[in-house]
Amino acid sequence: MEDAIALQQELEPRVDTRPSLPALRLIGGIHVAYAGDDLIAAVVVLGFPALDVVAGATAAGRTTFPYVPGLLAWRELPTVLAACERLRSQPDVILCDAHGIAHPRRFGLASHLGYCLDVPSIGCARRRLVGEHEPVAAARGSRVGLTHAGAPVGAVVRTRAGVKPVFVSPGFAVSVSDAVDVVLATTLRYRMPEPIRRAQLLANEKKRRTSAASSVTVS
DNA sequence: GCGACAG
DNA sequence: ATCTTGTCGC
Repeated sequence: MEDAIALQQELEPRVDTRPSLPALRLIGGIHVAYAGDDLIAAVVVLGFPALDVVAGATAAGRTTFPYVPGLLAWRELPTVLAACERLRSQPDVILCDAHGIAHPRRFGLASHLGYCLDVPSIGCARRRLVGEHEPVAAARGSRVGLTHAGAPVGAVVRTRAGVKPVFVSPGFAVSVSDAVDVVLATTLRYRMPEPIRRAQLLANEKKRRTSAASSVTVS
């Protein structure tokens, strides 16, 4: 585990934040579902701005690392990458159900994923890991900066009026403002961005079909 | 010593 | 993340 932390610290300097994103055509989303020590990673690709699912893939894996705040990548990344390898299409940007640089060492799961795929990535988490921020106004689209150790690391964004805000941060090769723009552009009637939501649905679907198939084999 | 702590 | 029924609301 000490090694894991050391590796993240080495990767940190390689995070670059390009000023703007290329024209968005395809947006990816990932999610990981658990069934005890078994995990199912799902990745989907949606067309933009239609937000229709154009591709999807899943991969099954087994936990080989415990859940430690700040080291989520060591637990989920291998299976997520396996799912991505089964994907045909290449998204212009990928959204993660986790943090990007809003992380103790500025390299959360979203950063690891974008770095490994060499695809711009964005972290969009439901809860805070690190950082401080002012209150966010209730209207959809409101956002306040998230800072950590004196550095801007993301934004707290209201994706639905009156609903708890989400924590958005650059994963890899994206700016904070572009990250916020992408999250808001893919979020209309739910709190989480559509790519992440669809990935979650796919992961849960796969988990159910898998457990159902195994129980049929047993009986 | 007492909290905080992505999924 | 996951364990879990009903229930309030659009």
